[in-house]
Amino acid sequence: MDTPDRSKINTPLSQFEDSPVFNYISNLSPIEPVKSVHITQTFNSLSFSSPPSVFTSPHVNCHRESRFLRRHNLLDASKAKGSSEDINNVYSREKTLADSTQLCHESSEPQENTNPNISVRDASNEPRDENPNISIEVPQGLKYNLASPGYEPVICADEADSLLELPGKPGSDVAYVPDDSEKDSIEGEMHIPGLCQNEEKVEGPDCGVDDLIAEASDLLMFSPPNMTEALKDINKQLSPSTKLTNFRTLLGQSATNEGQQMHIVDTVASGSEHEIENHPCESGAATDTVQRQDNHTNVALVANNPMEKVDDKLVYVTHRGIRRRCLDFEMASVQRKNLDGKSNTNSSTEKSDEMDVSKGKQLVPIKHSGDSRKCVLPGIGLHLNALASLNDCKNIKIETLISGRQTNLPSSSSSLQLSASQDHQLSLVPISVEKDLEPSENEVQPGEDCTQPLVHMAGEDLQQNSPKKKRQIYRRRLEPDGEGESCKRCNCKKSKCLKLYCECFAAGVYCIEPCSCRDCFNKPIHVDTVLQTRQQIESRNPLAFAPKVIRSSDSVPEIGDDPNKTPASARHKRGCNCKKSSCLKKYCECYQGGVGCSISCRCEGCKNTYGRKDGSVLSGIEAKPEEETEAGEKAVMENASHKTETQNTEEHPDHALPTTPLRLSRSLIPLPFSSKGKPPRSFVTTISSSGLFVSQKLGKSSAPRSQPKFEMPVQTIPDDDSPVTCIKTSSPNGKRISSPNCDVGSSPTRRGGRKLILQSIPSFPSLTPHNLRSD
DNA sequence: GAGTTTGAAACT
DNA sequence: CAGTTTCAAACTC
Repeated sequence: MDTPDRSKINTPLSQFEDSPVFNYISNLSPIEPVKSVHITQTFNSLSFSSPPSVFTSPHVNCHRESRFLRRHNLLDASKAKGSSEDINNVYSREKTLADSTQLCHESSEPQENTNPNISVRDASNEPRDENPNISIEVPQGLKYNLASPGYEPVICADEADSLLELPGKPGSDVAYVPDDSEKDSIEGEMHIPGLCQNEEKVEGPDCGVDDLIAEASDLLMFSPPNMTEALKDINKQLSPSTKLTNFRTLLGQSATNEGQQMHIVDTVASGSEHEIENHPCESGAATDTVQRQDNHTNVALVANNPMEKVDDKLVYVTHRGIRRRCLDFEMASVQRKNLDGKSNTNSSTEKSDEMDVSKGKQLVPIKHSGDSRKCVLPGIGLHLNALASLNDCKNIKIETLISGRQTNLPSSSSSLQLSASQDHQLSLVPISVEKDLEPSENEVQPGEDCTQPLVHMAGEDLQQNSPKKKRQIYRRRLEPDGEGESCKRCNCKKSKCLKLYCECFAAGVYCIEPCSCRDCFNKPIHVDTVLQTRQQIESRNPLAFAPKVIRSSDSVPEIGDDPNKTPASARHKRGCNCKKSSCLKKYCECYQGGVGCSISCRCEGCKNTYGRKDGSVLSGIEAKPEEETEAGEKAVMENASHKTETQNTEEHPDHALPTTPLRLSRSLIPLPFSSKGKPPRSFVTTISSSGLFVSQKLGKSSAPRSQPKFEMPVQTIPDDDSPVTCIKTSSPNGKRISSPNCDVGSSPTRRGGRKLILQSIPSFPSLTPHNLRSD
């Protein structure tokens, strides 16, 4: 590519020509321009054409696709502009890097997060620069993640990690088809992209080292001055290889002190995430790196949640699980669509993931490994599906990890539905998918649960045999943590696990070994069947896989509902139809979901402790004092929300439903369904939304109360401008559905978590909407 | 662990 | 859309 004549380039560059950085750039090899191009290509390659995931909710997909498209366009545009703009690109990139770095910093410091920076930058820069876009998207990623329980936000973060890997590995991009969450995550890592790009560019041994260093220095500009200086010194040195070596050394030295940024640099320097990914938990150094990465991601994505920040491990684990889910789903989809081999490419990555996961477990002693596993597997998230479940899973891990440290994890959570999720998010599914993709790797047996491996990894407990025992165990295990439900196994005998009767299927996750189902078709090997069935069901009822419990809060912001609706307010999307249980048992989906009954319920003799249909909200609390621990809390929350809602309802009986997001426009992506508390698992994946979820319930007292795995839109986060924080998708009905991910934050139980999220989210809000519109 | 109850999902 | 059947989870013993 021809390097445009600088003289021809007027503008702002002149201002910067004086800067050392600029000088350095000027001296860079001609390759520079190519870089820009490369970058573009890279993104394209990464392009995230999102294949339909097995358990993807249509809504989600739409969202995803649109986003991707947008991104592609941008990239293309940049390409089109060609070399002539290369210089500008360089400049832009420099700036972008700086910005991203800054962003990172900000992320690390939630309080500081401010959209303004990003916005400003964007404004100044023409769209042509890819980075800007990326930057812009970061917010989305955050939103997305946040929105999805688990689904998944967290997922995104992890995914981001994996994305990092891609650059260095040819073809990997194909394999890794990021789903929404992934994209988000990627976006979240935008600051890194530049580096990654470089990496790719650098493919050649030394070539690009200068650039690398240069960029690194730029990044470091935000770091301690000494670092920057050091880097510059290195530049003055001789051979590229030498530079690189020195650079690494330098980085290594500073690594100790440099948290997030360092991780970025590290990645760049090493030139292969592989290293990092492969040794996540093994060596201290490696682990550190990984964690840093994750942290970074987290920061970027989640920045809101102090807790996460606080606990690196926690974050790491969470992300991992989520990430897996999303990726797997995606992969599965990809596989289906593109039998072409991506598998090869990914194999390494996948392995890495697997390793990470397993290792991740190692990082912290996880009692609930089994749960984790499930969560991980089911993932998704649903999840952003099943986010609740995802969230649950996440929570579990988190809890475990944190145990001791912070009691307060924002247990409030997300469901991913997980889980997120998604809910779908969820983890189980992913793993299964992976297997499919890469039989060689973990595959246990074709037909078998892909999850098995996970099971082993995760835990031992899960290996129970008798269905009932399993179930009991499961319950025991999960419930205490809260929502272990997400990890439940099914026991289907006649439905072949292809109907909503099947919890796994409903949650958007594959059945796993622990399931005691018969003639199960809900396995990776039957992807096609699963997809078809799913589609069929969705065609009948688009919301079939949407979270059953919806938090009105999410929708509120978007629609502009009254702020009155508290995040806590959640309702079953369809309402229950209980006749004999008085809505006091898990037979009642409302109760099971930890939400009060609403007008939409047709129950008889409702005594739902979370809120009665008639509006006598928490009267129920009194009813069951003993359970009240959490229930009470919830109830209280509910009450509050109910009050608001009730008022509304009373005033506008007809709109009582409105409390339910469904009634409102459902913009949120339906995550995994969490209907039964358990579900949210994988759908997150689908949703990929699962974003970061905070676990929904940490500890709950009585089992039944396990609540809320339901998806509550993270969106609840009222404050920010990002009303749409959560991924919103429009349902066919145009109604809004909250994603499990979102839910996570909102769960009454975890108010704390929610708050945190709120604080941080604000930083990126504006961007998201912006992006969406652009789409 | 077997059997019953329950209500959602599916079917007509 | 309503009624019935099927199904599997929740629950009880």
